[in-house]
Amino acid sequence: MNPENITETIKVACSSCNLRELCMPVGFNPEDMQKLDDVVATRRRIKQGDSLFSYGDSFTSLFAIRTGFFKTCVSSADGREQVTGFQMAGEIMGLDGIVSDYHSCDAIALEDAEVCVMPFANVEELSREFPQLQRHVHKIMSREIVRENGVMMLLGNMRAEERLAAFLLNLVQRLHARGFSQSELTLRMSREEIGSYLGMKLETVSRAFSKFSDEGIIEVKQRYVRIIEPDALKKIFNPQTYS
Amino acid sequence: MNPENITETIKVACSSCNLRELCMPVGFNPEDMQKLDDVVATRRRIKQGDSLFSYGDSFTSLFAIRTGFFKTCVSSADGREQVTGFQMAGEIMGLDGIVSDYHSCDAIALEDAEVCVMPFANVEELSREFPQLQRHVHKIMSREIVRENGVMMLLGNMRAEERLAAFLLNLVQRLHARGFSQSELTLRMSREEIGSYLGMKLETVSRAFSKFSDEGIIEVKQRYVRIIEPDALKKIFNPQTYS
DNA sequence: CGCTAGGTTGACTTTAATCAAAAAACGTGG
DNA sequence: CCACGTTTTTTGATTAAAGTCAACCTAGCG
Repeated sequence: MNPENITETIKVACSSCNLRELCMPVGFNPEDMQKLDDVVATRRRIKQGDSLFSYGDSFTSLFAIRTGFFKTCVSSADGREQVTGFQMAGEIMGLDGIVSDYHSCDAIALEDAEVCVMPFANVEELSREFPQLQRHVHKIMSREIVRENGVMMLLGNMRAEERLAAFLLNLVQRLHARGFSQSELTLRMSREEIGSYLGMKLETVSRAFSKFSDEGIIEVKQRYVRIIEPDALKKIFNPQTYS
Repeated sequence: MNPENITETIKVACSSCNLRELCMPVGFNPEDMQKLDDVVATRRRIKQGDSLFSYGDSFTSLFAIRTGFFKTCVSSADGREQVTGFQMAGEIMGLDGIVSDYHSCDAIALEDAEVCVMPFANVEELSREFPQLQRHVHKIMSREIVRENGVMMLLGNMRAEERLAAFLLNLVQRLHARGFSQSELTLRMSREEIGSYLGMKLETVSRAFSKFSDEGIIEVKQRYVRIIEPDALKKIFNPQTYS
């Protein structure tokens, strides 16, 4: 681990966090909320390019993103890398580590980030006390399973342009849920990382961007993207519904 | 639901089930084991070709396979189907339904099957009482996430023959863990279903089988497969480690 | 101001998809 | 048990999509 990743011992209160509705269950009464704060032990800052955890690290905690943007990726023995997801504020990382007590992927910050460290023992203990939290944890894991099912559909059945359209729509939708624009975004990842996630080469990603741009569907300038015709993107992603 | 799928009200005891080590936590004392039996409400038989649950069905229960073989698959709006997994005895299905209370995929029996129906409310209630069961449920979900990460690597980074080699090795390994042969297996799914899972067309699957057969790595006769050179398969799947 | 990493574009190659036909296996009913 | 139609699988020929290789451009940074 990078020595600059100092684990702060400052206590953070979920009860006063504006991301609570994204990473914590809602509808708790004030006194229970107090106890729920115990699930988060510390915060931790991660610099751009540094890893939050790596393949083989022992698993102790889940991480909720407060600020910043991450990628998770797995590597094959011969060095091929597959990005398995991009995570933003309010999303939970580290679920991969539960099954074997070791992490099976790397989580790398794509910009300076801060995460809430939630020791999994705390999560489990409080889950037994609060059915609402228990249900929430189950939903988070189930959501990840369903998300990955969608990625399998993308990788197994879609062509390059459909994948990129789906990717952009998904990103902008998640950003919009966090109060950002519905039509503009700044990509935090390179063409190569997008390509890895979508199962295509960086040149193919670039060509698809250019094609969309030529067709007036989006405006692209490096990592800035503006979606001009969201319906056209949706049609590319899902031809049948929009034909 | 098919009316022939009669839900039996016969009580099944996990404590006496020979699949217990596959789908239930180990190390319980006899009196707790008794309570653990309560997690399974009923058994249900599913005929080959029938679905255990379908996209849109409301989620109430997880299912543990006692006998038989399933595929799970998702469909896009324009009718493209992606097989997201193949499940065999001792494996758990239905986790996709937790997040939204509705199933987001179909589970279809590829041979006559019998499953244990575990109402999720029971699972959650007993999980709060038994940390060991709680941990077990978390591990099952985490394992599914990690498995899907591996499939993403397969679909995103591997070529057709690598995918098929990985698929065969995975299948035979799981069968072997259940007491079957390390080298022989009978496929329960068609070439088309294998292709859907691996993101390739049925013709490509067939050609890859033929190629392995020509090279003397496997013997194929329709759905019967014998692995003659497991190391050659492993080398195809993972060139670096074996070069 | 030049260096470097990331991004774009073009020419060509490779891989797998598509289209098509035939063979093999399977199920059903006579 | 056999003949029939159906489904599944195999194989070949051709096409389409994306990968590879290479050159060049652009932006950001020391």
